[in-house]
Amino acid sequence: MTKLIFCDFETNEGAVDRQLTDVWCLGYKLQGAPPQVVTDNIKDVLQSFIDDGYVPVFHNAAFDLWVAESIGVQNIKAFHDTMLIHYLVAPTESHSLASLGEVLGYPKLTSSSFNDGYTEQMGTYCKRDVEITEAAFNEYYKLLSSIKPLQSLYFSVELPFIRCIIDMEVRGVHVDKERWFDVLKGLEAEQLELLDDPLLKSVPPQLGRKSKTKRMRPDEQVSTDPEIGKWCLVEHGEEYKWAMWEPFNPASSQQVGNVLGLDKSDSDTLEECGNPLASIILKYRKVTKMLSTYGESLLKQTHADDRLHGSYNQTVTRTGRLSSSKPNLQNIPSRGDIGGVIRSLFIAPPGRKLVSIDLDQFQLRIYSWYLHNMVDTGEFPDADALWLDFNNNPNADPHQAKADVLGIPRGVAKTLNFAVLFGASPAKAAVTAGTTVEEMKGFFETQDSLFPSGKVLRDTIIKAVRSNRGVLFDLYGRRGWYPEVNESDWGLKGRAERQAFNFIIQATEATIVKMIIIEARQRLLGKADLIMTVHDEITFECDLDKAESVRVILDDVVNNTPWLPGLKVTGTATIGDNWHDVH
DNA sequence: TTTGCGCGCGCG
DNA sequence: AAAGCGCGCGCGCAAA
Repeated sequence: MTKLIFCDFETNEGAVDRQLTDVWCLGYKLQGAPPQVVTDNIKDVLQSFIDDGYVPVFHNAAFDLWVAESIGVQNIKAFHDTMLIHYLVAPTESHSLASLGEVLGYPKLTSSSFNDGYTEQMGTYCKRDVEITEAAFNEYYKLLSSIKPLQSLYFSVELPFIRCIIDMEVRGVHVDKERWFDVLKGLEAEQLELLDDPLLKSVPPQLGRKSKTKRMRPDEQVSTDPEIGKWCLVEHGEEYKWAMWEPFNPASSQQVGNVLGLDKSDSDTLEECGNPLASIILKYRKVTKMLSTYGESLLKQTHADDRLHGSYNQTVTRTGRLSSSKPNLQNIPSRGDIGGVIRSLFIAPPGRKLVSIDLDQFQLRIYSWYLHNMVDTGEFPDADALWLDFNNNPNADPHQAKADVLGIPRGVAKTLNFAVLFGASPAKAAVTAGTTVEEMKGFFETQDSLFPSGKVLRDTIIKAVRSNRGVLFDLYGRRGWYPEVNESDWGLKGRAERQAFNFIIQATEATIVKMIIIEARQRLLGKADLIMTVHDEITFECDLDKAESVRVILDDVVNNTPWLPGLKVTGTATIGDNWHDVH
């Protein structure tokens, strides 16, 4: 029987940004014993338990395990994570310790922030947290163990992956601050230029925020003439409110919609409306997004080591993918000229190189695998077409292949392929691909007649999830929960069906990518540091002289490992000085 | 001034 | 007949 010790650290708040300055206390609890809290010799206390064979149980080990090892605790070979366990058994619920506490009979204590050293109250909190951790482990580990594939997913993928997360968060990614400032300057100039556009400046003033508390001063006057600075009484639902005329703000989606006479003001709508003002606004939006979200904000979040240390969240998505936050390093611009410029600011420091690999068409490969394995290829021979292409043709290009068969441009075929994975309508696909809806309807029909197995697979999955009360499993036992597939409301039902179908593909993708990252990191320990991943892309950083051997190993891990029988996984590892160059 | 939400948009 | 999967963040807006 494994001896368990339930643990929780209280630290300075900055620790979430990987700047551990103070560890206030360690709360711990042995099974059948009351919770304890220690403030002195924390490292030695925990180390003695580890040396004694105790296995620590954390809630969010990516943090607490890192704290433990940062203060010098060694030889933590095995550990558990109740947050991860709860994520696997109840993926759609909240996994915070507080919510688990509520469910398990430990109501919330009144909150306060701990950032000024140890207090009695902190100790009380900490002890309570380890009690909840134990209760959660007792409750959910049993459940996990009763579902064998899920248990195996936990032990062989999710738990080991924590090491990868700690590496990426602690290492972070180096950025070129100097050049970043130059890029910012350029963007600012562009923004000013756009604001100076005569067409934009000719837009009349718009009504600003509405207030019901506004009282008129004697020297003010109500005016319905759009004159900047004048107040106006406007209808607001059932009542009237005061509003002031303000200069047109192209950053306000509401104002843009009003000015252009559109219900929505997203880029598709603006492009379609054909108004020259709309194209100025689109340019303004683009440069503003780059400036605020990816310019100033990212620069501000760069640490003293000139690196961005984002968080990778393992218990957020419904599909088993990671999410990234503070900052989100998974939505850094990459497309177009400006995308290339931004990504080129993510660099290898002097004497180092980036080595990165992208998995080719991974979701389509998994889709083809499901077609091959779940559809009767005797009855529907087309079910093997995509799969055979991927397995026999090293340079398979499924978008071009579909384009050739349907006699359409590659871009349109690409949209069609994504429409299959996501369940898009012809109308939506038409907007994306820039065709008419009628044309796209025709393409859908041709596609369905040439590749009928697609619908067969979809129907098989939907039928299974319906009869299983909305629960489904991907290849590795990850649970998806979409009870709305049995709703009568066609909107809810339709969405749930699309989500459920996409789940088996995206979840399988996510798990295999995690396995690849675990293996690659393991093979490259001491040679290269895992620094980033963006869903189907893995990036390491290493010393200059090791780059070529790192590239060879990374390439080998991806291309020459039988990740899933019948699934051909490919990618090309690339060496470069910045994130733009390695793609 | 702070908080919460919807919109729009960046990525795979 | 109608239907885009999975995320996080900055902004505008309105209420607290």
